[in-house]
Amino acid sequence: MKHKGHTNPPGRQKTIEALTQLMRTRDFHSVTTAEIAQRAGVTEGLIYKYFNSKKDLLYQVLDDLFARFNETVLERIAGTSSAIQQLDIIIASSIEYYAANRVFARILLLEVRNSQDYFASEAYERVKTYARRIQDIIDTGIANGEIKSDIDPQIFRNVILGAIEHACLGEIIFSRKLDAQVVTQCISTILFNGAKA
Amino acid sequence: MKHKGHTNPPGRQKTIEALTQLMRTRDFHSVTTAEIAQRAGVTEGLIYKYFNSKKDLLYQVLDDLFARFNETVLERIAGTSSAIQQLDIIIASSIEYYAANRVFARILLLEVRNSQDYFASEAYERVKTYARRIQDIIDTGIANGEIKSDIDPQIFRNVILGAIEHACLGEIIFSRKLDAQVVTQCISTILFNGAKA
DNA sequence: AAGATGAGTGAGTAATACTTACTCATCTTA
DNA sequence: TAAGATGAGTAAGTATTACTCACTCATCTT
Repeated sequence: MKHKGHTNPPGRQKTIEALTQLMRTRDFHSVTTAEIAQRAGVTEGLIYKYFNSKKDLLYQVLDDLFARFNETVLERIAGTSSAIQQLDIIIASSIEYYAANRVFARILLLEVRNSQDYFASEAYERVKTYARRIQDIIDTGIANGEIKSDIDPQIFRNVILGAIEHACLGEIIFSRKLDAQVVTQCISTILFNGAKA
Repeated sequence: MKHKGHTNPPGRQKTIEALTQLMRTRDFHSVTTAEIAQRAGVTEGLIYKYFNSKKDLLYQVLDDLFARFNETVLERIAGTSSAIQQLDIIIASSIEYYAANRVFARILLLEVRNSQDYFASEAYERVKTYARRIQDIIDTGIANGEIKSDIDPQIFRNVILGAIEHACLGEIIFSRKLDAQVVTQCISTILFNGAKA
């Protein structure tokens, strides 16, 4: 019988934990279901009681990790009312979070986007909600005159997210140290004040 | 016997063409080697004479496509000497090229980065050379006073590339129409003049 | 006591990336 | 011109791996 999702038995939790651990040093494709099961201390069959596929497991891992990320960011912007200050906090928080949680960053930026089923997953719904929230901040900023009115809010949101991602990408891929403060400062300057002298 | 790479027989070319065709509607993982062989009109065995693995085939497809992209961009910046104008052309060319060649965009942005061996491939070497060239332009721009001197050239390069990528990502993933001119204009404004009012 | 529900098992199977031993044709060179 | 090397292409494998299915065992419900 298939699992319905309204409980969280140890086998499910251990499986999620196992994949997360294995992906600290390996990419998703190279990790086998047999390894996941062994590391989790369960049988392969059980994995498929809780997850529809190996990919579905990955998406649920991301869902967990993104939920925590989202919470962290929301807490940090709660105090401020200025749109630009809020965006600044989002940039800083994202980079710090990527630097501290490499598995999260790799899954989100490198491992899921190649497959269409990701975009039908709950994890992606969460990401979309997060992105919408950023756009709301931009809308507010334009409305109250903080941000130029001729800028398209959706494109600006994508530029912010893309800038953050790509600025960390090399460090994430090659497991290099990432100086969050320097990168944050530089991105903020470019995006808000422009690079032109 | 293994192929050495100094010839380009029909079987090799047809294989590359077949994967390119198949990826117009499908993601890499869902395309099987059997399908590639069938579409190319060769046997599976032959594929492994010319390519070390299915992934290696993908990287060589990307190498071909990126070579053409690179040429297009270089031709278009050849006439101008201003750094900012050159960067502007790079932004516009990239977006136009992604819009017109979706398979190229999907491979480069979504399909290769999840695997470490990509970063040892010739395709990645090409991408690196291209990225270095962009950084050279930024260096020049800082040297002649066009670009703010307190901006880190490498981070600025990543911000430009990330902004371009993410601004097109939704359209690439969901095969939506992409208005290159509007997106280009908006990105340029943000990156060079800043979003702050 | 009977039955339902849900966690967990373990032995499968089908698919698929990759291998290997081979043929056939063309070119080289002694 | 015979001998041999080289390279394109084949066909029938194999090993791996994601996924399935029929089952047990324990706990809860009525």
